[in-house]
Amino acid sequence: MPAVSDCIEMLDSETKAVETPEDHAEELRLWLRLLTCTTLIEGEVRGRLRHRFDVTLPRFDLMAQLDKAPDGMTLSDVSKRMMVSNGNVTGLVERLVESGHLDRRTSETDRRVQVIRLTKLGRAEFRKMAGEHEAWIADLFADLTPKDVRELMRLLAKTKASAQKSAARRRT
Amino acid sequence: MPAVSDCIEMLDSETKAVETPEDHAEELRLWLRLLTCTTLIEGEVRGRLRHRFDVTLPRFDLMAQLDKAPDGMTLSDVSKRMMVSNGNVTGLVERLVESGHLDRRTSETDRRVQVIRLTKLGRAEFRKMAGEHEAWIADLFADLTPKDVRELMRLLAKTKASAQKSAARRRT
DNA sequence: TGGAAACATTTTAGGCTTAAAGCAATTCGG
DNA sequence: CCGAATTGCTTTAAGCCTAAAATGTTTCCA
Repeated sequence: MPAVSDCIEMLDSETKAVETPEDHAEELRLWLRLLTCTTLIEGEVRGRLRHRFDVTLPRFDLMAQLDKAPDGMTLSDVSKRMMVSNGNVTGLVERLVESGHLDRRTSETDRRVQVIRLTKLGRAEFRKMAGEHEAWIADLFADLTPKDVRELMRLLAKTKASAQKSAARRRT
Repeated sequence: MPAVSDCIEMLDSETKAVETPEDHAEELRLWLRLLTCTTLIEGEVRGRLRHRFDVTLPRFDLMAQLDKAPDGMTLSDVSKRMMVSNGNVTGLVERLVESGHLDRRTSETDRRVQVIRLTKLGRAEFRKMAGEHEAWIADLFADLTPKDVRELMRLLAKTKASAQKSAARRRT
């Protein structure tokens, strides 16, 4: 609650609330901290993937999506899951097909649709990377207690829901 | 704690711990959720900046750093603060000088150093954007209570410290 | 004082990313 | 059935981003 001295400035001569630019510095600080954490961890993971396996993070992410879908995915699916643009996926897939990690074929039932899968090579390489990747993440979060982890999960779920609601509000 | 039946598998014949790939699925899920939240909010802010002010997020971020430093910053300072590469800043600054938002000059005392500042135009435009930006962030986090915000700040601070420690460990 | 090391920045090469426009295939409503 | 919207994907233009090498400057110290 604002101090009385501050409140006074927020009331006009007839004691009604005045249009005051509200203070949202706390939310702003929270956003910057969230961004810092993500950037820090993402950069660390990116570097380790490059040094250890000579692979980029986007390629790894795409392979991770496909590893969970043995029957393959369409490019649209991938695009939604990874929250990146369609065109981005096109190029990423192109390079991964080129390097032999992905198999791409046109759907038999809908000729607009491209279905992509991990090749044997792609799956083998991904599994190798995924094991170390999980250990890196565990190490990066090592100082958090199981309770911290649960609590963060809960609060981030709430954050995600809030942001999605806000985004939907704007789109109307 | 693992169930007894699981523990049995983790002990060898002489009752010593066996090398077992530990389960860090929870940390992995936490990392993915953290990334999702950030990507979601970042994308929303990026789109709003573009539609409302026709400015990119990296340009806005750079101007935000400079707004806090009336005496200017060196490119290295900016690079560290924004957690991006040096070369990235060079190009970003180039475009912002070109558009008249930034002023760049070589330091008098050290000819290696470039000092950049917001121009009058740059500062005016930034202030205009910053006001709306703060409101967007407040709206995106609107469903979090003040207590949620405090708790998230605390846990993210702990996360950041943990990740920095892990990164430092690796660099040794 | 004369290099060697450290530092600040730029350049380079390659890849990532987006928004928007374009193209083909499918679906839907009259 | 047929045209209009929708869908899935690719292309385009521009900008972002990184790692590593290159360039010029300063500092350190033997």
